[in-house]
Amino acid sequence: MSGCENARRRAAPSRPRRIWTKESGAGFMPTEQELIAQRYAKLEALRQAGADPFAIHRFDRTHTTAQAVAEITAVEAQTGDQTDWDSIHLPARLCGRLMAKRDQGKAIWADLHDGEGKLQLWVRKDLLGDGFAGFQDLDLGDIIGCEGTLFRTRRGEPSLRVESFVLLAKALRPLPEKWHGLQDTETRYRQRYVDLMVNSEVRELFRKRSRAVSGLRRYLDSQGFLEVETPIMQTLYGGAAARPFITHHNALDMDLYLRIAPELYLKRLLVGGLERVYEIGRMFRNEGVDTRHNPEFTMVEAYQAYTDVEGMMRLTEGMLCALAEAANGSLHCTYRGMKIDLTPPWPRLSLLESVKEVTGVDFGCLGSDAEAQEACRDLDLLEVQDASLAGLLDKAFERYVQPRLVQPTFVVDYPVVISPLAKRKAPGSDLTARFELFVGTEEVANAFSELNDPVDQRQRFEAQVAMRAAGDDEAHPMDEDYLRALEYGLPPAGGMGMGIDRVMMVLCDRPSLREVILFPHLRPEE
RNA sequence: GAGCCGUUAGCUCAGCUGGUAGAGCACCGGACUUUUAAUCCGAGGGUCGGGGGUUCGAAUCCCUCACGGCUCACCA
Repeated sequence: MSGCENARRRAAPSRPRRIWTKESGAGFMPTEQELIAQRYAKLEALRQAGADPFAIHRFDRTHTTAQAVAEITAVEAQTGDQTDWDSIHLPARLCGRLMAKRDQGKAIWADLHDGEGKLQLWVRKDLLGDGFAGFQDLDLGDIIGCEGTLFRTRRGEPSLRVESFVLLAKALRPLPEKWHGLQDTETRYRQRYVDLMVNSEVRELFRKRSRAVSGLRRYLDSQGFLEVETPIMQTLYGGAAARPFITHHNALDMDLYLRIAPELYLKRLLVGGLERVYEIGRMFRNEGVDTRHNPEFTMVEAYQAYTDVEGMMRLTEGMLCALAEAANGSLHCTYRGMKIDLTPPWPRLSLLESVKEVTGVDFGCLGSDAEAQEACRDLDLLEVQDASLAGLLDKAFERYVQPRLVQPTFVVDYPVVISPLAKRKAPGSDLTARFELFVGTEEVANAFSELNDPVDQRQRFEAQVAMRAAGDDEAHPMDEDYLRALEYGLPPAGGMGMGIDRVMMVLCDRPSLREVILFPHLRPEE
């Protein structure tokens, strides 16, 4: 079956349809199906002529567009102001996507885009001869390879004088408009390939993200950390307060959980003697989707033996600075109009003190949920569903303190009840040696001195199990193997986790997590 | 899960108190060998997100469903 027939079948029109031909002539205004059919017709003609683009396996280029521009500039640096391009022969073979065509009859100016940039093509009938008509038949979006000589035009545009070209892949669908590009948010996320194709700033953003993660790896490696991989499918989940996704293993006939955090596995590695480990990977949490939450997201977690939450502060500073330097080449950035300076060291702020300062409510003096509800009566926390002491504290902080945390700030002294894996500040204390990092009002990291007392840890798990029985489906399940590992001896250690997507949102000044995730989760079409 | 907003040509968008659909780009025909949002001449496309209702008449008003966006809830 030819592609052309395929396209027509998909069109499935309910009325007689016009089929494009060369003879359709003036007045032919195509619908999308007809635009596609036109291109299939061109493809079919090429196949008939023995020039099937999809039969080609490779194209050996000599230059990317960036290299071509660099070479032109280098020659000019040698020849001075009056570079005579007629007497210079700079052969080059380039390939990429045809993104613009300016037809002048016997010559065509065109723009060739590749992974690094673009180069203008000058296509002349007297140089191509019979091949010129073939170039005229190309559509925007077609992927081509070109051979010719490099030069710069009178207007100063680096260009390739094309001597021959070959179609390497036919674009069978029309591209979005050249000037406004693709704006529709939904289409941008659903068809990210089109978004990347036409919106250069989107390409740059994801390059930045890639550079940032590389920079983070380099930093952690340089600090003596070992990158490891732990199970994504787990028989028991833990390490965070969240509901998991459940999947099923057929051969073993058992349900498995997609991890909500790698924490408990990474600390098992500390028990085993790997003293500095980290993992960068995808986490899965079965919860709502909004501008700050995607069901799958990327997190880095790092664990270091023989240090504590203080050590994690220094490590976190180093990690975020490495990310920022790699992404932006700077420790300064702007997020939602806020100017942020990431230069360490960063200040600390007590959770309880900060809430007390802003709201006047001293949660440290409150003993019960009822007392907390009474104390919060004048605060704007009416819709909060979890009206427990911890829930109200959390919400009061989020609503009154967090919006003020523009510059990087370590919020410290989290209560034990919401920190089941963190070490107490001192024996018997209700506070833990923990911090959460806020930058640009966003929470981006969480860290603490790791609880290594198996007896205390068992009691904490039991408390979680009780909360679970009381209806909290985000509380930890009991993990006997983890407790067994602690019984072998976990050295005192610090551990931290940082949301890479959140960090990129801040570093790239994007209004939504979806903007920094290549394929954010969306409901299916139709 | 709730509230508000949105969905019109392939893309970007107009379309007023209801009178039967518009532009730019893209596409098609023609001219043009230094253009770069090329230009000029010509041609003129649509299930107005889907379904239902009100009306002589609906892109427009009402109901409903789908998808998206924002806010809240949930959540780190």
